[in-house]
Amino acid sequence: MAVSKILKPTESELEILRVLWDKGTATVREVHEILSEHKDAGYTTTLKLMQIMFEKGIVKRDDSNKTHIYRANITRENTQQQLVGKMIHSLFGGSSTQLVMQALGNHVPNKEELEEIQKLLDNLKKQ
Amino acid sequence: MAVSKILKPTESELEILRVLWDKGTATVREVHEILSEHKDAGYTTTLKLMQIMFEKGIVKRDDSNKTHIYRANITRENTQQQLVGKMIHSLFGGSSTQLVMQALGNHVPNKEELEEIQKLLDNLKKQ
DNA sequence: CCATTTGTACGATTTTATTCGTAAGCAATA
DNA sequence: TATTGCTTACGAATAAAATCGTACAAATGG
Repeated sequence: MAVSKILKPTESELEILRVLWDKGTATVREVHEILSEHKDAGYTTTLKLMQIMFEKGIVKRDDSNKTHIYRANITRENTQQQLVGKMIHSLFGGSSTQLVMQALGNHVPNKEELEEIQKLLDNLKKQ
Repeated sequence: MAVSKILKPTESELEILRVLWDKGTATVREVHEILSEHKDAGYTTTLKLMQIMFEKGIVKRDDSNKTHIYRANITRENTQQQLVGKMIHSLFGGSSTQLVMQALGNHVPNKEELEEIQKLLDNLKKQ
């Protein structure tokens, strides 16, 4: 089995991935439309980025038609896990608890969210 | 009052900051010794990085002696808050709860940690 | 007092990421 | 059919980050 190298998306690549994760599939134009609401870079910039991501294997594409259709080739969950893990290590001395405290202390969750966290916590306690 | 621009440390700068946060103060040599346990870059690379960080205002230094003594000029807490906030936004669609779930689900905390989190959670619930 | 070590300064190079300009193909349509 | 618009491809410019080599000053110690 081929060893899949760890693919750490750059900042810009992450922006594109977010769109792909949300929409499932998208063309360069669709991604670019959405990005350009908050960022200004030319169309070919987005195109080039997505081409590079394709070369890296971060995204797949269907190029059977003139307008190619892209989709993410790494999952949101995996990427989250990897980046969160990295942050825990590099910024919280390996303590996920510290990160949790920081995240919770910072932005106060609403009632439903608290319930959800409580449920998870209960599960963890049982083990 | 001078507006303090947001200082987002780079990856390498973060590594150096970690050492400074841990030790309080350190010379370039000390920082470099520690970094070189896990990374290999020359001494002057570390020096240059720390000089750049000084120019940016990320670190302070006492240069009254030949061997300069550095210390962080941004707090760990602030940096954590900023980077966690950014991650919540860019990777968890603004939901800190999602981040918490991810962090908790990933690495299982021990009993003491669970208690600590529970305590914080209880406090949040009361409000 | 001279050689060696240890330090800073700093320009230059290398590497990586981002941005853009231009060419060329294809399809719709005036 | 000629024009216009939308698409990909791709080289090149620019920007940002990281690395290193070299020069030179100060301290050390034989």
